[in-house]
Amino acid sequence: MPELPEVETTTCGIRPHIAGQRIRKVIIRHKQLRWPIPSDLAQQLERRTVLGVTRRGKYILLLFKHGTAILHLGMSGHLRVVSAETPARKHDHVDILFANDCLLRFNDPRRFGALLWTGLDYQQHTLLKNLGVEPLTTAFSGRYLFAAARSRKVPIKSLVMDARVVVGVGNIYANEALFAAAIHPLLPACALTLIQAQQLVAAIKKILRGAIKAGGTTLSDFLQADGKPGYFRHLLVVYGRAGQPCVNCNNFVQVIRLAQRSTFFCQHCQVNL
DNA sequence: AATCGCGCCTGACGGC
DNA sequence: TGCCGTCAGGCGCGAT
Repeated sequence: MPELPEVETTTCGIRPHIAGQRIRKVIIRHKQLRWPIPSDLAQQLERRTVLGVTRRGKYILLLFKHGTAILHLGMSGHLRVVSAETPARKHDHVDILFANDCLLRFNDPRRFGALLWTGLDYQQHTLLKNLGVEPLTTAFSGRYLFAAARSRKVPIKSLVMDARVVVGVGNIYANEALFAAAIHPLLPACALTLIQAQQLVAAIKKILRGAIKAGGTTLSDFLQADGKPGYFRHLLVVYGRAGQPCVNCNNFVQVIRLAQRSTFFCQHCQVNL
């Protein structure tokens, strides 16, 4: 999916168009996403006003007086704001039409995304209540990561991709951050030193901020709310570069499989195993 | 409690 | 040209 920078880019991109706007109509063309879209969703949303648009981890939240719509982009989803008369294309599963003639359109070819509703405090929702800290807050510190890692034997890459520890770090940015911090992805989490934890946290923050600034990373499907791709792809230094020279030392970038995910690193620069 | 691997989907690509 | 296997930004779930 879209990792945190793509979700943040989308959240900020749609907010000015829909916050404070009243929903006129909800069209659901394909309700079978990762979970079925609740049958009463259109009824919950129509004639209601969006009070705010926010994000928790990779979940986009549309806030209403009487509840919250919870949207996840999955692996291949994107949200766009288009004009009301724009014809629907393939994989345009949901349209939310606003009184100001803005159309919020959810497209997701692989349908790993989700659109759910909760009438309660969204923070208590099953999908959100066990999420870890936000990576761009002061709560995500070297000491925090060090403490979370001490009791864990999983590779450090798996730990930083564990949403119960820190949200939003997906495969691309985990690879990039570990390279930037010169830490081998297979290093057991419990072997991480405090200094390394501090370096890794700093690298994650720097990379996520840089990716948000660039509008995210587009490999194939992701688009910003205005339809433009993200440009961070050009700034990736290890992800997808197997066999190419390391930007640091010119040795070849390696690729291995770790937890079914492609894992890129430089054997020379990330030696601390 | 922690860890592992599966599967939900479509589509792009490479080898034969 | 087409068929087949593999891979792709995520993540909850059941088995161990």
